Amino acid sequence: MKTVQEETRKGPWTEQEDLQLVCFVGLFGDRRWDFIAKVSGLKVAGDNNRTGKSCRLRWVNYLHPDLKRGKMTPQEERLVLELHSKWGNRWSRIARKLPGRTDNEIKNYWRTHMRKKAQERKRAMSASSSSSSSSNSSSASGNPTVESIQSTETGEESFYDTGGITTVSTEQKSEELEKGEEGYSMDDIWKEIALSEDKNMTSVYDGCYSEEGCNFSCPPMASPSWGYSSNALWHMDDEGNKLFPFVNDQLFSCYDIVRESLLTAEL
DNA sequence: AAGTGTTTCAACCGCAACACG
DNA sequence: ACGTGTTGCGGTTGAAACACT
Repeated sequence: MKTVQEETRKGPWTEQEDLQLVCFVGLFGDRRWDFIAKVSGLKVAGDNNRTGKSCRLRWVNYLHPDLKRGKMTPQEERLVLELHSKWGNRWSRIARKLPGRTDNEIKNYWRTHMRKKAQERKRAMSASSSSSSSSNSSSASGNPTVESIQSTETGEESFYDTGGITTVSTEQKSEELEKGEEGYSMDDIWKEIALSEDKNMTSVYDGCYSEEGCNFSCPPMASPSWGYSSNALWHMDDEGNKLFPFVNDQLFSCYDIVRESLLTAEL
């Protein structure tokens, strides 16, 4: 007997599915996702396997040829840090300033590293407070520390959300809070962390990224008019970055896949 | 080597915004 | 103006990979 989860969750994508998706995105572009899902045969009529939504996500987060894989560079880390302090959890907006990085990637990165930094900080603070135990001033001064931020029942939820602006409607409010109403924001914490990490590194953001006058050559996420050229069908590079898993020969099977799918798909 | 805890990241979900008839 | 379908976003989950004991 199938569980609900097995029925609804399709799980990881197979190479074959990826290939199919890439083929059809190449043919029809990265827009009509529901159409692509159906026509490619990834979404079988009446069944709920790979929906258009699911296809889009797979493409955007994994298959897109312009994606950078591998570790974030220090510059990217700093940029994420700065932009998050500015915009809060507006991941897609932040991602647009980091060419080749997805909102999902940045979100995951933030969550992971935020936790790590918070823990490091917590440790550092408990070490220092042991020498001046009675002067635990975080609550007395009204400035919550990472420790206190984290110490809600579920722990991480709070610090994950504390980046500042979480919704558009709260933006102004958050900006007010940043100006000191609430005191010690996550922004402040991050700034301290950043300062302690690398005092000499200049801001990547400064003079390069700005909402209006961005002179950084952020390439628009390539609309896949099948212009992959040398980027097409990427693979593992020397540094171990995961690249597109198909060898060029497999491109030729693309035609067959498309033809077969078009013949069998319920349109 | 085995067991356990932690981290990482792909994938899913729900909702809101948007496009279009 | 309204209904319907699609797309995009942020939050959450689950499983694999990794680290530690």
